[in-house]
Amino acid sequence: MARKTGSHSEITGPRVRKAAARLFARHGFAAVSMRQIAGEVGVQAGALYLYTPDKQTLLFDLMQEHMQDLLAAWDAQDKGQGALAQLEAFVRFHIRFHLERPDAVFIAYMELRNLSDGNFATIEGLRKRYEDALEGILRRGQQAGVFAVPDTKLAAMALIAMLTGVNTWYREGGRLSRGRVEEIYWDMARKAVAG
Amino acid sequence: MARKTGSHSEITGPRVRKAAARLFARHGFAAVSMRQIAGEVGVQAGALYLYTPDKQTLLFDLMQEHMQDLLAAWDAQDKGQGALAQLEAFVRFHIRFHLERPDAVFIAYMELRNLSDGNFATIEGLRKRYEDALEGILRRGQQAGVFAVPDTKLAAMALIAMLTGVNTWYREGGRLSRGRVEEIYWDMARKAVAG
DNA sequence: CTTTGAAATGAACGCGTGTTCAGTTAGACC
DNA sequence: GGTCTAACTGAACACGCGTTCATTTCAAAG
Repeated sequence: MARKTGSHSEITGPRVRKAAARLFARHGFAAVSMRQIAGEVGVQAGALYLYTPDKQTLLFDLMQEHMQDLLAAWDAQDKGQGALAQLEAFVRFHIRFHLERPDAVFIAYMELRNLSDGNFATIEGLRKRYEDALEGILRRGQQAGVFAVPDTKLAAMALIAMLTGVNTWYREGGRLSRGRVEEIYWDMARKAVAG
Repeated sequence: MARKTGSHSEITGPRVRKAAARLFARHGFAAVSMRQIAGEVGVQAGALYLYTPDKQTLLFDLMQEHMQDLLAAWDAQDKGQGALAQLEAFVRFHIRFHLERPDAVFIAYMELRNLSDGNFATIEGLRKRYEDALEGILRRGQQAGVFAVPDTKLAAMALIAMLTGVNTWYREGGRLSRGRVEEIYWDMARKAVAG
């Protein structure tokens, strides 16, 4: 069996990444075998090596793609004017973006220790750029007298941890809609840094 | 070699748990082998089975011990009177307790997916009791008009995520002392739920 | 000094791992 | 319709895994 209609590699490649993401998120990188991923895709394990040089790179590519998507989406986001409006934009954006891709988020936060040193540094660099975006908002708001935070770096870390925490408990079709969750978290975030 | 002086099992047992905790936190449960743990202790792999029936139970025992320590320590904590004082007690207690045992915290948060169904339910039950403790404080404060949170359950989850996040960036001997970190987070937590 | 038994060894078990590669298949092109 | 080659198979490789167990060691008890 090979090449049924159109190029297969353009179909199988994404399917491999999707299956790997699902399984890594569910069971953890180390607990998932290449044979399991191949099984999910409907292919033999050897075929995976047409789409990734090795298992470690497969993980790294998933994480890098996620972080780059995150930064690109934030760059493209309407942010409004003034520190308060920008903080609101960040809070709502963060929750929305992260709730839309729970698997990728889970992997990006949990599997850092399974990266080689060089790959780890790359991912951490991307993460830092995102944290810096929030810290910039807080710092400018602080200087403008809109916020009152003793330490903008800590405040940024605290807010991101709080917002990302939504992913640990939110379930589709649960008690609260995404919009309502956004409202409630924005209320808390705004007050937490308020002057 | 056996029984050099005094009972060895009273020494080796804790050493096994400590080594397992260190390695599980560092590399993840699935990525650590029984032979690695044994190597850390200075013993052959087979000897580990004098102290645990299997690898899964070793993980579960570490997590259960951690959660029970957490609940017992909170029960024993001086909490003061009034919702505001109790929230402050919770915030400071949570940060202090979690910063003192980063390995156990990491394991308890990251390795839930490696537990069997029954063991998972047990740990989740303990975790819920802790979350309920905070939610109770928030609910009573809300009723007393001290706090203004739209949803006490969400507020509890948000605060816990924010506080636990300290463990991801705090490093001993860094820019800020533990006491200063407590101050800053208490400031944000207080304002986040303020009326 | 002998006996006892807890503590630990070390070899073995069957099995799954990531990865490689010669060989097979079948759609697309001339 | 014959050729080409991307896509995939399936077997093999060396190795590490969790776990078991007969055997050995040696401090303590009698």
